[in-house]
Amino acid sequence: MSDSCFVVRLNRYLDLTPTEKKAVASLEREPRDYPSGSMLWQEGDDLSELLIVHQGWALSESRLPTGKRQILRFHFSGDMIGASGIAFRDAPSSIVAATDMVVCRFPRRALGETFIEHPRLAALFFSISQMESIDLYDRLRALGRSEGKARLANLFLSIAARMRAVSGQHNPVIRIPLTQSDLGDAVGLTQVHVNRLIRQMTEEKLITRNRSTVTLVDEPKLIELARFVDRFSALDSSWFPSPRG
Amino acid sequence: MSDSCFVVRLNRYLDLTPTEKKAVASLEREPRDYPSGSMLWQEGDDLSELLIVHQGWALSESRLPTGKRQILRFHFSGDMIGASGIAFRDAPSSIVAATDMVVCRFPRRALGETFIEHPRLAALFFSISQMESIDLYDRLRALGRSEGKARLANLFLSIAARMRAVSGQHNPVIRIPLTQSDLGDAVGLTQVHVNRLIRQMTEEKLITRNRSTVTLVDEPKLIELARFVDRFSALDSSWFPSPRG
DNA sequence: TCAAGTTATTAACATATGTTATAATTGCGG
DNA sequence: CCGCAATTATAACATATGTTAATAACTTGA
Repeated sequence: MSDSCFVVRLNRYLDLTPTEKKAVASLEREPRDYPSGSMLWQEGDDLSELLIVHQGWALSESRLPTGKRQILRFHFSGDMIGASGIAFRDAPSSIVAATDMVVCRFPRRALGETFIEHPRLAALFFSISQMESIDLYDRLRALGRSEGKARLANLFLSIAARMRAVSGQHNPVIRIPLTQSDLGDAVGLTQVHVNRLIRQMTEEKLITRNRSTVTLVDEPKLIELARFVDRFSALDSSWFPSPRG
Repeated sequence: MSDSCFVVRLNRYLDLTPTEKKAVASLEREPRDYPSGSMLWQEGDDLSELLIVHQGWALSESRLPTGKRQILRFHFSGDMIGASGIAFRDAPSSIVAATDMVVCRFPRRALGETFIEHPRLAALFFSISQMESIDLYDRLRALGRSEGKARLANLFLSIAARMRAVSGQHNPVIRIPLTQSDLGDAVGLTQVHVNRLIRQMTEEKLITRNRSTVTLVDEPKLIELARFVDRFSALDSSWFPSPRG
C-alpha cells in the first residue's frame, strides 16, 4: 500500500486498476504542513487548485457580514477539498485547519485530464460529489426541522460515521477538536446554548464530553433522537463504466 | 434548435458540439405528463432512473418520522433530478410536482456511457453538481445563521435568480406556486410565522405576495437583508477538456 | 510555577419562533 | 351560483434559543 491516502479512499469505493491508481496518486504530490488554525484559503480567493487532505482535519466556513459564522463541512484524511472551485473562479467558503495538517495541492487542469483519461474515475468523482450533496441535505433537514439536541446528536453521529469509515474502527470515543463555539457554528446555535444542551445530554446519559473528546454513551438513543442515517458506508457503483484494458 | 430543454440548459454553460448535443438529446425521450401534486418518486424508493424536467416545477422533500417536512430543493425546466440516486440505491428524498409537469426519464446506465463517450459532458455534469452544492451551502448558512425574514428573502431571491436564468427575463414579479406552509417547510419556519413575516415585509415595502405570485418590490434591500449572492449566472469552464473531433 | 489567554459554566433577562385554535378568505367542482 | 376544501389571517399563550455579563476552569508557554 502506498502512502497515498486518496488512493486508499477511492479504492474503498471502487477497485482501481493499477493505471487508475497511478493517475490518482499523481494528483497527490508535494505534501505541505499547515499548523492548526491556519487558513488554507479564504472566501472569495481566486481558486485554481484543489487540495487533498493527508492528515488532520479541516473545516469550511463562511461568514456573514455581521461576523456570524457558519461551518459548512468537515474535511478528513482522503478528502478532496475545493471541487466547488471547479464551477466558479472564487472560493465560496474559507478553509481552516482544525488540527495540524498535511495537505497536497494540484491544479484543477489536472482534473480535466483525469476526466478524459479515466472515465471511471470521472464517474467516481461524480458519485462522491453526490454523496456530499446528500450529506448536505441531511444537515439542511437537521437545521431546518429539528431542535438543538437533535442537531448536536446529528453532528456527533455524522462525524463519528465518517471517522469510523476512515479508521475502520468502531469506537464510541471520538476525537472532535472543536470548541463549544465551533459546535454552535456548525449546527446554528450559540455557544451558551450548546453548553446548556451538552449539560442536559450528559445528565440524560446520552454523551460525555471533555476537552476535544466526545463519547457516544447511548448510541441507539442518539440515533433515534437525531433520526440519523449513515450515508457513508457503501457506494453503489453498479452503473459505472467498465475499466479500460 | 430541438425542443430539448436539457440541451438548451447545458448549452448555456458550454458550447456543445453537434455530437454532444445528440448525446444529450438522446437522454431526453418519451416525455410524460404529471399533474400538480403527484409524486414522481418517494423517499426510500429503489432508484435506477434519472429525470429531466421539461416543463413545470418539482420539489424534493424529506420527512421526519414526526411528520415534519423539509423542502430541500426546487427543480425547474432543464434540471436533471436524481443524480443522487447515482451514488446510492435508494432515494434520499421524495420528488413532488409543484405544478403540472412534463418529464423525461432515462436509465442511469446511460449516464455511464455518456461519461465514457463525452468527457466534456462528464466535466459539465460534475460542474453543475458543484453549483448545486454551493447553492446548498448558501441555504445552510441562511438556515443556520439568519432570522426568518432574511431566510425568506433568500428563498425568493434564489428562486428568482434561477427562473430569470431560465427565462432570460428580469422581472420583479415571480410566480411561486407555494403555500405559506410550503415556504415554511423550505426555510424551516411555521406557516403561522411565515404569515407574520410576510405581513411585516409587506408593511416594510420589501415584497408583495398574493396567490402564487411574489413581487420583489425593493430588491436591493432584499439582497442586503439576505446577503444574497447569485451563483447561477456564470460557470467557469476554462479548465474543461477540449472537444473531440 | 506563574501569568495570560482560551474555553467553559452559570444566571438573569430578552426575543424569535412555535402551538393551538378560530375565523376570514379564497379557490374549485358541481 | 353554491358549498366544500384549502389557504390565509389573527390572537393568546408557551418555549427554545439568543444576549450579556460575570466567574471559574482549563491550557499553554515562558
